[in-house]
Amino acid sequence: MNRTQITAGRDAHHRPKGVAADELRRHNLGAVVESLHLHGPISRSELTATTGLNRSTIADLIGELTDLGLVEEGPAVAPSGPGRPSPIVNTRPQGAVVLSIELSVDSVAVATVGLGGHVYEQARVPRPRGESAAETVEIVAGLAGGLLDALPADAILTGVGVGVAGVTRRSDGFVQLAPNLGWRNVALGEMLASALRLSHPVLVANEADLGALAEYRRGVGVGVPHLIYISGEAGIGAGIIHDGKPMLGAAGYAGEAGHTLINPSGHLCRCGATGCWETEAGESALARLAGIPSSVTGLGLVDTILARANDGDQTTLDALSEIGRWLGLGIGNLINVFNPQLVVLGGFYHPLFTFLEKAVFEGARLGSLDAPGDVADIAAGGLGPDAPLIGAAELALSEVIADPAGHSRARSG
Amino acid sequence: MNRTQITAGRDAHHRPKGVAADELRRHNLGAVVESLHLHGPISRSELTATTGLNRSTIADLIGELTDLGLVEEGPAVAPSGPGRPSPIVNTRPQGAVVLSIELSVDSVAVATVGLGGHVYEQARVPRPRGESAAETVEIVAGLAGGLLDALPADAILTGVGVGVAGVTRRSDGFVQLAPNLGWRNVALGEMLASALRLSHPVLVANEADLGALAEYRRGVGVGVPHLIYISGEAGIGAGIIHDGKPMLGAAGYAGEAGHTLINPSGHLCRCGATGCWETEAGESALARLAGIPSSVTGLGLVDTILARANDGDQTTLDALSEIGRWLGLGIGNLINVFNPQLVVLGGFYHPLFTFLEKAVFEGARLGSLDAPGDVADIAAGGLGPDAPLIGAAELALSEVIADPAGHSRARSG
DNA sequence: CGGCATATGTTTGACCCCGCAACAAATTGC
DNA sequence: GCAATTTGTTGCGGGGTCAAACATATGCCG
Repeated sequence: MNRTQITAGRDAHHRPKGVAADELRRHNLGAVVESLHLHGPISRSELTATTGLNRSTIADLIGELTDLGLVEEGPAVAPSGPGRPSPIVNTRPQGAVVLSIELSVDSVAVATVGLGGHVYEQARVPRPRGESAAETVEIVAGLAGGLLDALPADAILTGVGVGVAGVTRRSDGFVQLAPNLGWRNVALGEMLASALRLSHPVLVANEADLGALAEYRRGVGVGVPHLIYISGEAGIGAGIIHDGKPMLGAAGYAGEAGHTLINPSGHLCRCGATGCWETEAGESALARLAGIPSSVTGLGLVDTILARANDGDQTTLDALSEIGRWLGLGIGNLINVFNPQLVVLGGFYHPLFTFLEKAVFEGARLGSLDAPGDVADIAAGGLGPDAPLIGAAELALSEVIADPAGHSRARSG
Repeated sequence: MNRTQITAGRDAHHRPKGVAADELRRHNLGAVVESLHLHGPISRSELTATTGLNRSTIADLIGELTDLGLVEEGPAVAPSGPGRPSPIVNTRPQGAVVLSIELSVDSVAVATVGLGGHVYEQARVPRPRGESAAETVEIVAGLAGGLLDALPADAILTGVGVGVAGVTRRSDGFVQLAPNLGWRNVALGEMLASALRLSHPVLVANEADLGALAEYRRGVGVGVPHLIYISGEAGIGAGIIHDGKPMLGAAGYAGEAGHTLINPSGHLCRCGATGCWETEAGESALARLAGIPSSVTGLGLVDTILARANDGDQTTLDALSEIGRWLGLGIGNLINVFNPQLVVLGGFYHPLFTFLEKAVFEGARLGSLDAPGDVADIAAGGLGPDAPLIGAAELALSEVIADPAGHSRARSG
């Protein structure tokens, strides 16, 4: 708690901003790009219907976007009835390509992704726990170089997005604390920018937040504007999409659910408290209950558990049921306070979902009120372990969507 | 949990909307009104600076708003240096007056509030626990009639806002469940509309959500875009302001924090679960720990506790310390997941704040991570018991701010 | 006290963006 | 092959904001 800082952070003199005409254009260009990026190709006439804009306006917008190289028109497709066919509009992936990077506890991954979500190439390599930031950055830069060289000649790189398993400051990509990576106060954005030798700004965000974004835009959460993504790795993190937008909180820490108190008579957490959610439902709880030494972590742990569970080992199944129950109880709490439509399980909960499912649902039912509970579903992620990687790409592509023309101008300048 | 409904609620075909020119004008009119409503009078030249709009545009906007009767210009005030003085612009309260109503567990209140937050008059009467919705509505309608008659002749009523201690559906003002009022499935919006004989739509919202809105706009949270309001009455509810906007969740249930699990080895809750936050930190916990019979509730309980605490009664002080600790632990959880700048205590925590303060801070410190904890402060509400009442007025006035011209057109039509 | 510098309200014209209407084009169905 | 239908295209008009020139009100200074 800080009893003085709040006064400084308070911007009592903030007053609402006005909006000029160019903002209008920017918004409408963005609306067209966003529509194509998220929901795929669509005819011009359908575009007029969904945006509510006039035929002539749509024609003008598409003309500008075509000049910018962001969209292209395919052959006209005949509708079911009579009438002049309307050409299909789609994104032009190479018109805006981003480099996305994921720095997880046990692996690092890199991908090149074009507008519309087209993944050109991706690569993932294991990462030893304890590797320093400088080492990790070097490995990532090497991978990234290969992927960038493999891009088509006409591809235009527009940004870099990074997901990292830690607490980050979005403004400059500074990682304040990544306990599971063993990092603290790392200027990750700067380090990556210089290692990659790219002039583009590097957008750094929390892994769980990006997982949420990815599942919302490309995974099981498409069309579900209120969802929570649970990222289970060494700890537990949550990413929240509220009303279609990432919910970050005052300083970007929103969703740090791993250390919420859920069982005061539970186990000691390495954060110093007792009975945090992740001591009852996290990786360490699973190892403890399954009788597996704590030296076995990450993928090794998951593989062991999966093998034993598939063999029908009762101790393992009981352990899964127990952490599933605690996972569900904590999810119930999140359902009460966030009222989501969907809770998506990622990280190591994803491969284990079939074994956790029943207990998770029971726990969530117990732990949530009827009203919000009736609205909420729980599901395994649709993107598997790549969710944060896809999310990092979406983060970087969001810049293009927010200002298609401005972004292209900046690039050519 | 609902495994099928989610598919129906999913609007996979939602595509972004375009924006036409009239939307621009509406936004800019609203920006001017909002600025004046929230931050008070300001000169025209300062308005050009804060909105970023051109001098001539501001002149035009103010001209239209003056014609609408929503703002008025005062005498020009000389700046510090040379130059032509700029006239001060302010809201014209009687140009848009709303009726606000609060239906709490132990009292009901009514107020008439004009644009800019000017409270013309307000009244509050006790409400016996168990009173039916029809009875409460009748009493409220009587109070409201008196206040409306007392308004100045040129006052123009533009809306009605209602805060109720229960789960409500905003679209039509339907109260699904208000356990502490003893109501279930009450068409409160319709009942009030017909009892008041007003043609205006009646906006119904949750009490805690309105408390949050009020403290953000007029209380201790002015200028703090990330805050949580804790409403302690018979139960515990939370209202969340995120990035300056109310956070409601998928169905308006967000902030139902009273029944989050915090102590599995705690007490049985009337919701059926064990160890909910409100069984450890709510009114019933206070009575139980202080050794006061559960028949003493609401204001009676608070008065008794306050009297004994002021006398230095150790049992009472220990009870306050204990529920303060649990309150703080729960607040710590909310700090972790929402990352607010400020947590505002309302309801019965407000009068008891000085006795709870120390334990609440300790609990919150223990229950939250360093990073989000460092950003967050905890404070007693600045509006006392009237917060939800003020919030209901702000809710209704928000309609005028969102579309100043449209609202006036509708009224004269 | 009067002129000058300064800041701001006012007026006019231009530009940008979108909608509308008329026309042209492309397809279906008879 | 012609009518009906739907949609792209073009030109015009209106709403909204901005920029510039002008008018006005004040402080400052000799």
